[in-house]
Amino acid sequence: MGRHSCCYKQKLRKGLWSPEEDEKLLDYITKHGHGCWSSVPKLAGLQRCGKSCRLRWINYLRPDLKRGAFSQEEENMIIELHAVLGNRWSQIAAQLPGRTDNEIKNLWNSCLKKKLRQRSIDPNTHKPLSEVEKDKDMPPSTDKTNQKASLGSNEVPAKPLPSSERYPLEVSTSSTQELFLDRFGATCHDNTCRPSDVVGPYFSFNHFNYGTTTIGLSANPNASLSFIPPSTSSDLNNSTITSSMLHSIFPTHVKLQSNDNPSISSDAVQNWESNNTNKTNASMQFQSSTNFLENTWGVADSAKVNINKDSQVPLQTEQEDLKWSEYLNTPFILGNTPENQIQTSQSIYSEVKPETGFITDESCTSWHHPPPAFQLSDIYSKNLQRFSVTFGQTL
DNA sequence: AAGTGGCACAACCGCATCTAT
DNA sequence: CATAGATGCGGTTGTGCCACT
Repeated sequence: MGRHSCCYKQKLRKGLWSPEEDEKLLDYITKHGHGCWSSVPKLAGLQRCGKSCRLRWINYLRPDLKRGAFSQEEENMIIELHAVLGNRWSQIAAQLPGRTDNEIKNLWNSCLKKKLRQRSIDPNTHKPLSEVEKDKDMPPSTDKTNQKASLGSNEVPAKPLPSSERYPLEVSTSSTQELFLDRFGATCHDNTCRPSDVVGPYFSFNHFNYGTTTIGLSANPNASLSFIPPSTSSDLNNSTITSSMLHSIFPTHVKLQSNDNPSISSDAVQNWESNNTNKTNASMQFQSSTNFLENTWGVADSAKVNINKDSQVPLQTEQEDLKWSEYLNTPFILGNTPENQIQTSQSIYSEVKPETGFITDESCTSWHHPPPAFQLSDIYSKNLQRFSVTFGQTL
């Protein structure tokens, strides 16, 4: 049951690794690399299965492991990433250099869940517990989003929840723009709002300044969303939006349509990118190819951008498949120059460490390499074309 | 001193996905 | 295309340590 076929062939050791075994494995991999894991134990002279060797290497022997206690910044990052990614430990670990998925999973189960509960936050939904309790009391709804939100505390969502099911956020009062909008287009009042389903928490956490200009978002009741371009055209110099960026912005099936060029093609995207770098009113539209409410975030594993070559023609699947990890690893970092410095807000998790800055906090040096996912938001400070996003029903 | 519970950490198990044939 | 083996991932369990009674 579950044991590798090789484990049946001979009596293999289980349980804790001895220092001698560690030494053998480390020595072998250092000299030869792991190659095929199933052959490693034999070649290294170990009475273990390949699977066990792999795990031991990844979780313990790898030289790039950080070890030691998690810093407060790391904990906060895990919490934030969990809100986005759910129990995708390997993807969370990918954002924390030197940390393993197992380590993060253990930390979450033993420590972070408890901390969130102490702060009256449901660790599964990242909503206030009172709200979760209220949802539980509600009669079953036909709305799938509500069903997901009312998961029991022991049920771990396999996929990240739509951001609208998470938590209210505090936003900075320094902006004059109304930036954080839920999918019904409600604007933020009293400095509190819900993140947008459409844009996800990365947007929700941030509004951004570009030079002297604040860039905003707007939304309408049809769940379309627009970037508000900056007022100064000089800000648009060197601004481009690439299809990769779009993938990152909209981790769901979207079709891409240029308002300027309805017959936009994959090539046209490139043309658009190059031709519109100085146009303030360049407009592109994205439309969900699946039911937005059902698939927001949930389809991220196989997210594709479908380039609509012709508005009358069914979608063509774009060749570029991006996984979440790829979104998060996309090197969009533009540096923390004053021009693109982001004003950040504090989430409710700031209770954990209120002084912890988000993304651009210079004190968070441990995030700088490789860059944290949150800096994806930098994209928007550099890509100032006006475009709108429309999420429709299944096409 | 012995028993117990909580905790952190390590490792295993079962399943899904990928890849080679 | 089907299949088997390899790999990766997430859930769960086992183990040792420590504090407390």
